[in-house]
Amino acid sequence: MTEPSGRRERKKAATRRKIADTALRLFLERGYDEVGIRDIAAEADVAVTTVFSHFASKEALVFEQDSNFEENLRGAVEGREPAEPLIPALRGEIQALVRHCTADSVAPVWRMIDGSPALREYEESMRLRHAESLAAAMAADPGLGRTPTACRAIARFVVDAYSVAREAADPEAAVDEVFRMIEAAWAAASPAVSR
Amino acid sequence: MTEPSGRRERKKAATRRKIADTALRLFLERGYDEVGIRDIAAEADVAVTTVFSHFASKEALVFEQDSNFEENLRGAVEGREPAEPLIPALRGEIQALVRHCTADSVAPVWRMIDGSPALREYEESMRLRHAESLAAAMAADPGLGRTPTACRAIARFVVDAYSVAREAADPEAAVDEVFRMIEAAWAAASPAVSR
DNA sequence: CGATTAAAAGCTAACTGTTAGCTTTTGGTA
DNA sequence: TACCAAAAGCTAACAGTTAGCTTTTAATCG
Repeated sequence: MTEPSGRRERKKAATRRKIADTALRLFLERGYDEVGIRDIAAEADVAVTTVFSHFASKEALVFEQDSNFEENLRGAVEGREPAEPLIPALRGEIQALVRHCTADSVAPVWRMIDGSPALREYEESMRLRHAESLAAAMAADPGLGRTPTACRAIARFVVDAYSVAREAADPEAAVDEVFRMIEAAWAAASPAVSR
Repeated sequence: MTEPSGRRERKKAATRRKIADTALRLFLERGYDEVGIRDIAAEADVAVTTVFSHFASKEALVFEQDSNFEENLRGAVEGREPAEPLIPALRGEIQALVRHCTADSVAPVWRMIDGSPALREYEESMRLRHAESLAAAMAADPGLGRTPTACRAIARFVVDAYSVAREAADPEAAVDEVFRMIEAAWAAASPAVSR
């Protein structure tokens, strides 16, 4: 009931990392579709059920290392200076996330994701959950003065910016371009503008 | 090699409809997750492989009757009067689609969809394909004068409007609200505004 | 220390959507 | 009539995922 001294948690984390690392290595070596869960379990020397006790699905293994999108976006809303405007804060965060996922060091992973319909679909569905979480954070800030519907819309637009930018020739320029549009949409959602 | 007299096509269509009808009935009776493909095949008196030769997946059985979202949106872009502005045309189309799916006659189906994570995920992923198709139609219209990135962003925003409206208390009002934002975003994407 | 507890990992066996490979039926055509 | 190709069927399997139960092991307590 008291504080665990940590060995258990360390071992658990080690198992988790071993599984994720093994999976990613195999995926990159042979291709996502060519590697089965049973292959991963065997190579990581764990049982299949252990894989699923750490990861909810095969796809989740790939996005394990994904810097946490959701928390960063929430943080950009909740942790900003009193007078700091919302949209530029979100733009900065999306810009950082786009830069992070276009870095050379993770390029092979993203090439793999782009090459697999299952992974693309999983990612979009994940981003949608992130958008809902972002919308909730925005709706919880009374200083913004927008309707819940407007918050949900803008939250989706922000996630769209990420997706559109990722497949654009110049991702960072695309983020700026889409955010000029989002800025205008946000202004139009102001109560003062609605009549 | 010449014109088939039609019996074959009629029989094929009949099989398809029988499968879709049986599936929908079972889903509504017992719940989506409680009905397996093997159940549907048995009840429709066809082989499992026949089900999959007509429908790509279990989820696709549910969206069979969905009025074709994709074509309607493309049509709103391609088939409008020379001087008719784009965004209001799209708003009208989305308005019609939202009205259609909130009608009482299809309410149980949408309640089922909303109750199943698998179906919600499938729908969003389907809408995303629709958005890509819409973006292509927009990008193909030289009169619009917007970048491909802006077209992709607006296409996603339009599909977002549909999704946000569907879960709003007053769906039709939500469509109008989100489209005021989209109108502003579209204006901000005009080359004249970019500097 | 030794006994105990609960988390973590393991094993087996299944279930479910989906597909491959091959055979049979059947509508349309020469 | 004979033939072709589309449609449907059958069997068996594969892959992701889960349920149920047992074994191991880190942490706690008498």
